[in-house]
Amino acid sequence: MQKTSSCLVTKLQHYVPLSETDRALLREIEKSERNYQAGQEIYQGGDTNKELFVVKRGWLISYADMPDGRRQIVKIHHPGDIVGFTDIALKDVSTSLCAVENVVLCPFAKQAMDEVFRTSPRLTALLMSLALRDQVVLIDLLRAMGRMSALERIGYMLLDLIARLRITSSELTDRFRLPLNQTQIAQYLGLTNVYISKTFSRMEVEGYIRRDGLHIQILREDRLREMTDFHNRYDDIDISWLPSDGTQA
Amino acid sequence: MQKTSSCLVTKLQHYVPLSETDRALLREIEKSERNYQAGQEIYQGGDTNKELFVVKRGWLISYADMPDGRRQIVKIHHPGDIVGFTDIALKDVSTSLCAVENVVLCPFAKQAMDEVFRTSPRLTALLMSLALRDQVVLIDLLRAMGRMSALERIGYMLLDLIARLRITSSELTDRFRLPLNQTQIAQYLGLTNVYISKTFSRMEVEGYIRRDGLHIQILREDRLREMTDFHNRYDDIDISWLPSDGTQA
DNA sequence: CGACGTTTTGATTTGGATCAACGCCCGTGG
DNA sequence: CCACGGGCGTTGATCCAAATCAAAACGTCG
Repeated sequence: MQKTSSCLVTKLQHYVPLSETDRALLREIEKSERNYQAGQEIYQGGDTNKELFVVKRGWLISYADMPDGRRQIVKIHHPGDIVGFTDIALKDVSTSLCAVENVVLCPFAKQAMDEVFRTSPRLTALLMSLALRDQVVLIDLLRAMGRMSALERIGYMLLDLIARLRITSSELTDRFRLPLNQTQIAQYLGLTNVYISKTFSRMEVEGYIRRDGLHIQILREDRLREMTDFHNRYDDIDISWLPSDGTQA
Repeated sequence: MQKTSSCLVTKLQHYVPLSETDRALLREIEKSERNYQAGQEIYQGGDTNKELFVVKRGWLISYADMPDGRRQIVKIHHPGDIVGFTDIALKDVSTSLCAVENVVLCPFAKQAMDEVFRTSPRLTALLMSLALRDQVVLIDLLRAMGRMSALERIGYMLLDLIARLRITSSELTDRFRLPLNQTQIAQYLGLTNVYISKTFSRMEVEGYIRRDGLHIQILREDRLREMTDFHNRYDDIDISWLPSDGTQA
């Protein structure tokens, strides 16, 4: 039985209906829960790779550090995300994972993924599509880092986050909670915390956004989309090539 | 019959032996060849996504442009690479593809990939592993762009390129041909052509590299590895989870 | 030889980094 | 109830790595 409906299932069904068999597989994966506190490091780059996680509640970040401490955050994880899929083909994980706030994760062994691979080609293909889609998102981020100004980068990040959040909560309009501090935002966008502060202020003055504690309201979304040439990669993925499923949803 | 041995097969067999069935599937994919001239654009971001390519000969680049012309090169393709796998789940391709020199490609329809998915779980899993590995490489590049100085970025690029080239040509030591011009290198590393020129000169003066026409020799590879905290993602991928194959190679 | 693409070199500018101080909020403990 | 201390965000002064601008020096290929 499912206590609260799973965000993973919600997220996947946003793209394609799932059969009862598939939902059962996912329930199995989300069976056990574990809590982590804000700021806690869950694993470190270089650790041997044995578990994956489904995010049940809270935000997390994955990052890669340089030996001298410079840090690049490479992914921001939300509820419903699968963490660690990228590293599935690696002996050791390539990034570290840290809870931004108090979080609930469902850990499961790499082997459990084998079960999915063996029994549901359709679910396999869907997960694979999403992994590849993640890669496209990473390419967008790369373009932002390589070619955009600080203001554009922040704008890009806000658009990306809100597009992702809208998938699971359809009531979300132009305001959302951003539990990252400015140092973390800087580590994500390749800037410094000081410059994030200055640019945020400027964006407020110029009417792009409004801030209120942890909340961000995007005022000129169209203008920001245009400035950053933003493409929403979350809305439409092509599932026409998915193997059809015997059972019906 | 195979005229020259396929670099795709060579590359894949670097990781795991392939059965005759799998090799037949790949031969099918590499059946037809098409030539493109240096500088020719093969497809553009936004085009509908219908073909994939195996690179037979020559280097290519994939890039994402901003509307005002700023360009970010996101991937450098070598012989043996599959181009377009990333976009397989997208209706439209997200990047443009351009031949850096005269190239030979083997185009094949997305549908041909379906055939692979249906008939060889092992080959499917291998291709998927490599796609995920690509994502890890992209994360490394992101870290370089976000947190490294110009000299470190160039060093990182050279290490990455040589590591990749060593997979297919084992006789390769510390010298290789780099057919990219400085403008392209700049577009790859998020810098300008002028600064690439200056930094290259400096690296030569300081004894990191030697240049000779299109050839680059890496003189202080260990030092560069250390500076950039370089990890070779091409040498070891974990194939222990691959489904076993009935037939033997 | 001329022409075009590329690299180089130098002068100048600038976006963002660095450094340092200050203020705010909140939790904790006396 | 207030003092404190630590984590964050803000603000201003200064600095610097890389961008920009512009011109010259290369090829190399007709």
